[in-house]
Amino acid sequence: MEEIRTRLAPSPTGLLHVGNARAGIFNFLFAKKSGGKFILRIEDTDIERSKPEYEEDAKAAMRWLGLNWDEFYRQSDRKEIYSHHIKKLLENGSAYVSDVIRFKNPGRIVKFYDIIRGNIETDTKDLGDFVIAKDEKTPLYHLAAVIDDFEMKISHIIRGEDHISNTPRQILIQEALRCPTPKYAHLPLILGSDRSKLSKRHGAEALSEYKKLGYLPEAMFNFLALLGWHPEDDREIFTKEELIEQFSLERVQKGGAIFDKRKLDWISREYIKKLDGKDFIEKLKPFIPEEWRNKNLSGAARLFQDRISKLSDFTTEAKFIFELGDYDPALLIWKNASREDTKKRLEKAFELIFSSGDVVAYAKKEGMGEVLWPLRVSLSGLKNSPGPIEIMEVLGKEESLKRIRHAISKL
RNA sequence: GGCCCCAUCGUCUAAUGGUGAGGACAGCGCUCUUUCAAGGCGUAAAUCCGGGUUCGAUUCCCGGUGGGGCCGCCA
Repeated sequence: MEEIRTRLAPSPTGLLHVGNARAGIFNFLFAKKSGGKFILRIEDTDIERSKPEYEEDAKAAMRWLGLNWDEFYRQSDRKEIYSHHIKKLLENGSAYVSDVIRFKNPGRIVKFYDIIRGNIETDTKDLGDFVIAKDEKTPLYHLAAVIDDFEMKISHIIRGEDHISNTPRQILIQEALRCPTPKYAHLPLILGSDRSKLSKRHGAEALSEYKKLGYLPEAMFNFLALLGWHPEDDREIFTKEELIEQFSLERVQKGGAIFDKRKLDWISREYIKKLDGKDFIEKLKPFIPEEWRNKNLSGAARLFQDRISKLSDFTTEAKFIFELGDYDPALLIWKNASREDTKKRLEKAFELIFSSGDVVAYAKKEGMGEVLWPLRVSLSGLKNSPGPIEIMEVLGKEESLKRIRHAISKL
């Protein structure tokens, strides 16, 4: 049986975006499911627009996601190969030179079978004699892609729906070159909230932005795999291995899918919650100021592990643990309580904490909100935060008393 | 405009001739509760329209409508 070989072929003219990443994931899953090979090919035939830093970004993004490629190619390294095929096309009359090199279009109806969509038929007549190379050494996209897919023995081309209309052209070239036609599967597009193809104007489209925001790669992988594909059961959380096992092109959706950040956040939270405590702290480190590391990081981490959607949230949400911000004294007052009562209660709480007494028992007697609200605010300086007892455990007695004293002085 | 693709809750989707059209996210409500979050329970919410085919259409066919993609010496 023929080996399954798939590829992701980004052009290094911009940061790798989520559409590329999702296509990469599907190619990867499909290949790995059948023990095949997944190939990364950089399509940099456009030397004007291609930049090495974008190639680096693509590789970094792929590594981050865990999309390990088995083989790597770069089109600019393969000039002789293309040149050989261009000559062949010129010799057998399939192409001709007229300033540039054009493909002699036979203008037939081209049919192909798409694994996701079924039969697709196009009349190539109106495509005309399209340009396939600038000169004998400089192939353009369609030609280079066809030659590479052939040379690299790509068995399945799994790519975005935006390539459907390119396929007939490429099949024509394959025929002229006497190359077999690979199997095709055109994926639905990833859409922005207005249902048009996801792009810069929809906000974050580069994969690196999600890394920067502190989404876990496993969560991103999981989320993207579910965009346009669905397993046989109703599960939503999968490891990479489980996805490899479950994946099939037959279960890929035909319609475009909107990239829903809220669902991403939910999946991300699920992954963060499952993290081992120590691991969570390690992952947090790149997102926090240096000074936080030696303070109450592990306690703060415990407090926020199930309260954040992405690692960068910790930086803003847990900030008060490390430095108490300024706040309005009025915030200390619970509902209809008076300033004086609030002050008295905080003083009492201070004494109890100082002497290791039971604040909760006092709160139960005096009124939970009456005691715990001002206490919590004096510790966090915030309208919303974790509970005061939890915060004190993290802050320690000394710092807690200091903050309560400060609150009292504000009243 | 030409060619092509697509169409189930707001969103991601399940169900490929027979279901009360299922799940998840988001929403809302209740619960918990000092606030927030998390958790538990519950609730609302969809087959684009019109014709066929059939005993029976979300499902098959045709036509509309709507949305999207591609129309470069970019990929």
